[in-house]
Amino acid sequence: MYHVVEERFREAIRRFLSERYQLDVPVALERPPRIELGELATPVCFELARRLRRAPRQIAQEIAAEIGPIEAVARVEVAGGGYMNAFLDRGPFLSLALDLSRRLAAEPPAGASKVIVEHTSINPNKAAHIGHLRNAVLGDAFVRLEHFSGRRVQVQNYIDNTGVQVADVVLGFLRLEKKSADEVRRMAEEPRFDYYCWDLYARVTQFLEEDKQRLEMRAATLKAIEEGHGAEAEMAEIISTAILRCHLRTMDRLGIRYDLLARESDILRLKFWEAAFRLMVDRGVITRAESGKYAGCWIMALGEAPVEEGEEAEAKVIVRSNGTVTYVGKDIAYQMWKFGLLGLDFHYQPFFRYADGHTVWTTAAERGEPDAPEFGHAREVYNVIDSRQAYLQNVVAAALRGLGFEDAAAHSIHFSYEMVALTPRCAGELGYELSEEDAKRPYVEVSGRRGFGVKADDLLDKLEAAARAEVDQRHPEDHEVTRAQIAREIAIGALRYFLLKYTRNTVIAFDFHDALSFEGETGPYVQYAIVRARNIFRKLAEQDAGFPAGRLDSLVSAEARANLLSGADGDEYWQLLLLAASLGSQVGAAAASQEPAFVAKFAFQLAQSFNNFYHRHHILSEADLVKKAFLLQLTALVERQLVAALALLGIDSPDKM
RNA sequence: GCGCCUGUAGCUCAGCUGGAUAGAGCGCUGGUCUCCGGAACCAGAGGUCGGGCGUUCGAAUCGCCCCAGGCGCACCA
Repeated sequence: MYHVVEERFREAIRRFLSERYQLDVPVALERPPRIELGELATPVCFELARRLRRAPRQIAQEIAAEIGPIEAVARVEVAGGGYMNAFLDRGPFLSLALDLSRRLAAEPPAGASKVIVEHTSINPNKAAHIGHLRNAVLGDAFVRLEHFSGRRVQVQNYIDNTGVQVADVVLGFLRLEKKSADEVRRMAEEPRFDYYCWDLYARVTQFLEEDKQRLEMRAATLKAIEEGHGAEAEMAEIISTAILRCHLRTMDRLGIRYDLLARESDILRLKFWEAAFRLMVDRGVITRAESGKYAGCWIMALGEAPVEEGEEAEAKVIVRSNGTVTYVGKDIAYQMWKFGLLGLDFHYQPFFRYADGHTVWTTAAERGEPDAPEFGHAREVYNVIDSRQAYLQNVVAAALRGLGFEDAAAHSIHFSYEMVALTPRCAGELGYELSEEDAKRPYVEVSGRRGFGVKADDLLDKLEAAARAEVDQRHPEDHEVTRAQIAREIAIGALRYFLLKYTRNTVIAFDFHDALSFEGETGPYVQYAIVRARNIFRKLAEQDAGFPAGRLDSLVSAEARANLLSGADGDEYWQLLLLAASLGSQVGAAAASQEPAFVAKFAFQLAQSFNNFYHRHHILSEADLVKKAFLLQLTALVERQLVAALALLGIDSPDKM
């Protein structure tokens, strides 16, 4: 609601400046520091002062006096050295805000452009850890933001089922464990198979480091998997699919779902790479190096040609001298497919059905389901990948540009974020021995390869147990199933909020103490504010069944509303209302900058304001019926906005906790 | 060596395209509660916004130079 008025004010000033002074300057808007200064402010007169060679305050006075009425704006005043502050019509603002808050987010319009968001994409060879959770939670929140903003979104999870990481675990089963494919198949049915592989993967890493000769075993395993033959390929398929199911289960605990699982093996089988390769050769994007350190490789030139003789140009190897394709090469082909630029498509089969009926599809190399949805053909692609891969993402975009797909390159967006590390203290609690040097650092990097990190399911279990203990204490009378459900919602609220409150380019130094906290700036704090608001309405219904809680609007006349908003506590109500009504602009900013943390921040601030309001006004004992209804209106508005904000973060709002 | 990112209160972090006395959580100190649930509320202490120069009417925010950290720069992914 706030952003609507914001635009009106901006437009009115812009038009006035253009008509009166024939000037076209951008009108910056901001929030005044104190409510006595109004709700909207612009420092534009400082800019005008330079152009018109007059004092800013004088210009501001002129504009304020002559600009005339603006809808929803009660008056414009001059303040400070030349600020123009707008004061809104409070009463009408409330009715509009209430109306808007009751409207549900619309389905995307028919012609809405399609957005693909790729996230999670965990190597299917071990359990998911805390770093993977940040990726999935950020990606999922962004998907929700896009959906809320009226975009058609498709969520993809890339499955690297033919890469070295899977190869390492295959090697572990074959060489270290001496298992057959059938034995692995049986083991893969165990629920904690991903945990088993987590440890095995770390053992294999050590095994390979002990003797560099053993790296040849890995190369041979990888080759067999890529070509799809032998016990290696069979095992890779069993392992990667089983672990993928573990990952889907883990993410489902958090309410994170996918539309398509894009498997690397299918990209290979369907020869996506060959098509991309031909195109890149034809258009000169990659060339074969005949000499130098890249002799025999197909390389893509990056940056400028070398200045001095004998200096190698900056380049990225796309095809190795032994003929195998690098990861980036495959990624280029995949990215082209996402935009529908490859001229090839996968087959599709249903892979898994969630409890609510939603189906995740998987790519397939052969037979597909004829009535599968359409995948790919995106207008815009967001790849949620940590910032360490920025270089490779740039290579992919550069390849698209080189191929002449300027538009696709411009809409290939690296949704980048920093890693989750562990505080040295946390690493110690987990029983890892740190070097003296590491112990002094602010954080230490997790490493799946070394089996060093916090597993996602362990963390979720811990959070649920902690939440459960609190719930048991508060609601011993409730049924076991109810308590478990509430504890789950709180645990997820705490975890998702914790991962989303930091802006993307902040390294999260993970610590159990902070992550397990339910107080202060946390998800449960916001959930609790909602519970309080709902309790008021529940209690109201119990105490006074005749109270027309469903028709509050009819109890508070426009005049009463205006009086209450300008009366003794008017500013206080007004600030709460204003904040609640700014959900839309906050979400807009979050979506535009791909920063879900803005929504988290907003939710917390609103919850904080509401808790303060709750503390100061005892609504149910309010004797003045009109005022009571008005306070209930405010409460209902805040509750709806908080629920909406949390929903965008993927957090549920319990009725009690 | 080259590139990208970061440096704001004791700790962890916000601070949008430069704007009015720099904010929050945690921790610390003190207070609130015959209450719609204290997973709460209020108050206080605590900051040369890493340093310097510059641009500007105005700089935590923009530019340059230092200092200190992190991450990239594989015929790994």
